[in-house]
Amino acid sequence: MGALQRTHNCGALRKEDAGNEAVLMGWVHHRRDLGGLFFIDLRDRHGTTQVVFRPDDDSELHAKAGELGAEYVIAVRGEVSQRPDGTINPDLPTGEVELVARELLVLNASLTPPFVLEEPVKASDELRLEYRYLDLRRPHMQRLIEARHVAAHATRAYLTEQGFLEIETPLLAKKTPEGARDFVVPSRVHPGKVYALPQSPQLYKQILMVGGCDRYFQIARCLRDEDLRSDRQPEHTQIDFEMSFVTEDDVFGVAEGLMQSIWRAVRGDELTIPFPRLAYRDAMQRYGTDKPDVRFGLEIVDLTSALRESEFKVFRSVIEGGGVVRCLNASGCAGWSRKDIDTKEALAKKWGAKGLAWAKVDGGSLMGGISRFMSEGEVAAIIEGTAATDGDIILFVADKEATVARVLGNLRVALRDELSLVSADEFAFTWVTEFPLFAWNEDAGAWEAEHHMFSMPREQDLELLETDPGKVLGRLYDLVCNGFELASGSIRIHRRDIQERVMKVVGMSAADADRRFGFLLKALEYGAPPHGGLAPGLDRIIMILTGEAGIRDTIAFPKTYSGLSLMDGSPSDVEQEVLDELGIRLVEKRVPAAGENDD
RNA sequence: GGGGUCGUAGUUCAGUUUGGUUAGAACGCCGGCCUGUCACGCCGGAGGUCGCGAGUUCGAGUCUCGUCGGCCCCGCCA
Repeated sequence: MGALQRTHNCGALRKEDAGNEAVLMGWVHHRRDLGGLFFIDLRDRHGTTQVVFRPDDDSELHAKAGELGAEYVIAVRGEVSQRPDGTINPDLPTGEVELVARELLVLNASLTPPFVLEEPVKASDELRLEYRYLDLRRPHMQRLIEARHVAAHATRAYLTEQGFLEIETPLLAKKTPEGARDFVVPSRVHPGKVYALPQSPQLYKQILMVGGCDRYFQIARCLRDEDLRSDRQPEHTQIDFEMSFVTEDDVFGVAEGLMQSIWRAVRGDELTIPFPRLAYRDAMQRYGTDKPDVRFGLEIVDLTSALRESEFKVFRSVIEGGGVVRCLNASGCAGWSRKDIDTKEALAKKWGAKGLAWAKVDGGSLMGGISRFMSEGEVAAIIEGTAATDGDIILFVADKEATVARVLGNLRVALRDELSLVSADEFAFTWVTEFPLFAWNEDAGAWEAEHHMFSMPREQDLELLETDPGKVLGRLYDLVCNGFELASGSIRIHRRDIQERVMKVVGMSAADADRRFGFLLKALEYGAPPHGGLAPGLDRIIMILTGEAGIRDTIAFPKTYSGLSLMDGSPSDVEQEVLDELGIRLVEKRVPAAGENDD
């Protein structure tokens, strides 16, 4: 960098600095060559400052500036000068001043960038990921990176203040074949054996509690070898914390304070705490999902008992078959055309409904659609139940309860977007509690843990473990915000006998349990304290905080949908010597011949 | 594992429906002019294996099959 030493960053200079000398270093963002005057917008992660080269001051320097290309890294020594009247740029924090160049040093040239670093960026995701180092220079990306840092810092500060210890748990962990697929790491020293990269620090943090490390946290990478989505990456980061001698209220209190700290640090917003709580069964009934967006109403209304005797055969037969009839009141949408309604019905069918019944509200009664099948008493019940008024349209779905919930839940969110019912600056947190501990897996013909098998059943449900597992509610909770699951946690099982009973429900033999989780079961026998915790997803928190559509850009180096890293080309081929050392032999995947069943 | 969609200049796209002369635009890049611009402006120019491979056809960016890659959805994600 020659004899030059940076005095300010590119977002720092103000008119108070006028008259002083300054040295700036950064990237050539834009050039404007007016023939005589030559302007450069010099950019670093703090901002942009205009540098001006004047031929009258130094013609040699002016000529040298003309050689600069986009994204050259340069150092400029010059005089901070207030801009002449009428040339102030009000859109730039540094817009009242410019740096009049006296000395220019090219620290490194740059090839012409493959895409223009502009906002909003026009380049494809593919190109941006291949040249991630260029993409990261964009102010938008810098804001996301900074937001992530600020959130992480606020997390450490808050949890430390609350008496938590930051403890790292292993990345090379025991493979416990449950849940998602593991990323597997072969052991060289122990041929044929593998480590697994952790899907979460779950077991280690429980054992930390047994180890007396009350109040642990970790900003932990979690790895899952499953297919990707716009909000799913093979590695994601959780703010994982666990506490001993606590109940749900203690965990909630810490989490609420944590969210408050993060929102305050990143956005300057003050979240209202405590967050409201909603039982799982109520969430499913009223919102059709266990991660409801409660920023708006449009709640699902159950009409099953009111329509039990309905003349409308579809409803009556569904109810007789044990199903339910529920509806949404699309307020003010009675103006929908037949085509509008058909569009909604097509959506409903896509989500599994057999149809979408409707009726418009007019003159205090129901009109059109299925209204002619409704008795006076039923009309009154529908209007009262939905609090409908003239100009509304009621949308009904009749089916098995799970189907109705899914369809109306999805429809509710679709209407939110179509009718612009929410604003981006609004954050509605909700605790969803009292989840069932087990779900019946139709295909496997077995009970499965709804969340994971280390969550404590409610005490009053313990006796149902062997008799009616489907009725057992767990001390499980999710933190939901704006329709996203932001965190998931539970009060854990701290007694071996209960843990073994739960494992038995999900079909795990004593021998299996011992082979996979013996170390945990053993630990539980040595004075494991009652404990519980939560794991908020950092990527999703940043996504919501910044209004991003997915988590990908909240991560500095993300993977594509197919799990590739386009910048460095991983995953990549492996040398034969490496395989030999690990005792691994690759086999060609067998390609089935034409007409042959691939099985 | 299944489905949808896209792939054309350095980039973002149009052109593909209905195969047919020399594949266009904008931005970027290069050259020229320009002393107050900040998406500078004006003039000119270069730049293409139409992802890749087969096939159909007198003829393929356009049709067919395969393949690779991006995005999105279902399954999956305790």
